[in-house]
Amino acid sequence: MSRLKTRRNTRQREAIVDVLRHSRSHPTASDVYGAVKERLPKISLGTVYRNLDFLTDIGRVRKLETSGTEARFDGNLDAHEHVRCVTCGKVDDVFLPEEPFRENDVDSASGYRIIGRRLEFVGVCPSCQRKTEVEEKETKEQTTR
Amino acid sequence: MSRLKTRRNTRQREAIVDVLRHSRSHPTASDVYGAVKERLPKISLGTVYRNLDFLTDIGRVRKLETSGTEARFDGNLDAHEHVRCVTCGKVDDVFLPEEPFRENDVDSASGYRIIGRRLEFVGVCPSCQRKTEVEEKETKEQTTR
DNA sequence: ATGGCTGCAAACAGTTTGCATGCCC
DNA sequence: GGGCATGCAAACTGTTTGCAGCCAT
Repeated sequence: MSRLKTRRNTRQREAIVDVLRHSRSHPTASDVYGAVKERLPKISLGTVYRNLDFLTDIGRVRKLETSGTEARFDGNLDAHEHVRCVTCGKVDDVFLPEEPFRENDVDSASGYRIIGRRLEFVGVCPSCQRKTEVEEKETKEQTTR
Repeated sequence: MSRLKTRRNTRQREAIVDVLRHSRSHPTASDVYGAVKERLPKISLGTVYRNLDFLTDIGRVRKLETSGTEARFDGNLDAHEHVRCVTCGKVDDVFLPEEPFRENDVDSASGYRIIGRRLEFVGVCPSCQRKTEVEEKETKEQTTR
């Protein structure tokens, strides 16, 4: 008979879960690595990746495969969406008033068995908006000068 | 005075646009490379990347990206969504009956200036469903044996 | 004590980039 | 002819993996 793999609670794994749970910033794997390293200086990046994978598999964290290059992780499992700043890459939470659509709205002609969806908004965060304004002002001043 | 860069119509660029326009399969950069290479055997992968970038910038093609996977490109600009097979990576078109939500549904508390959204469904394509069924059947037979 | 997990480092895949040359406008 | 675009190859980034030793159960 096949037996489930027994999973262990290593200090590394616990530390990673802890970092994720107390973070609001949707850290990347290397952000997590940096944070955990303060507690466990010998931890390796490989271990971080392996655990983030594992935790995603068992549904303990959400992996946000955003449009950027690096994947980001979220310890908050409550239903919510994300906005990503095109300029600086920052990711924030977004709460929609209601579920925008159901998965079975997806035209069944495709024949796919739908198991989920990825939704992400793209925009410019407040701080990058300010920077752009300043730059535009400067450019204008130069042309009029 | 700043002048717009004059853009050129090189044979490479035209060939790439052409491949994208006649493809229904949402090719990856290296798919495009392979296809264009039949016409222009000396084209380099770097050129393909540079042009796909450029074409995305000017809005001539859509780039479908998910972190961790290869980006795919779509020459069809009509409003539609995509399903991606978790098993084989294939991407197909999905046509929703109506626009699922408006961008200003996004809670304005975030302060972001929203400029777009990315939506992608995730599932198992028909051919991978069949493969899974076969595997499960085999496993079952083994246990009962 | 057993075998899942770790640290380390090397390997990988996809993509980007520097440079000399080519060719479109 | 000027300068954007190309071909080539090397470099980079994020992620994965093989292996020997470690440690939670």
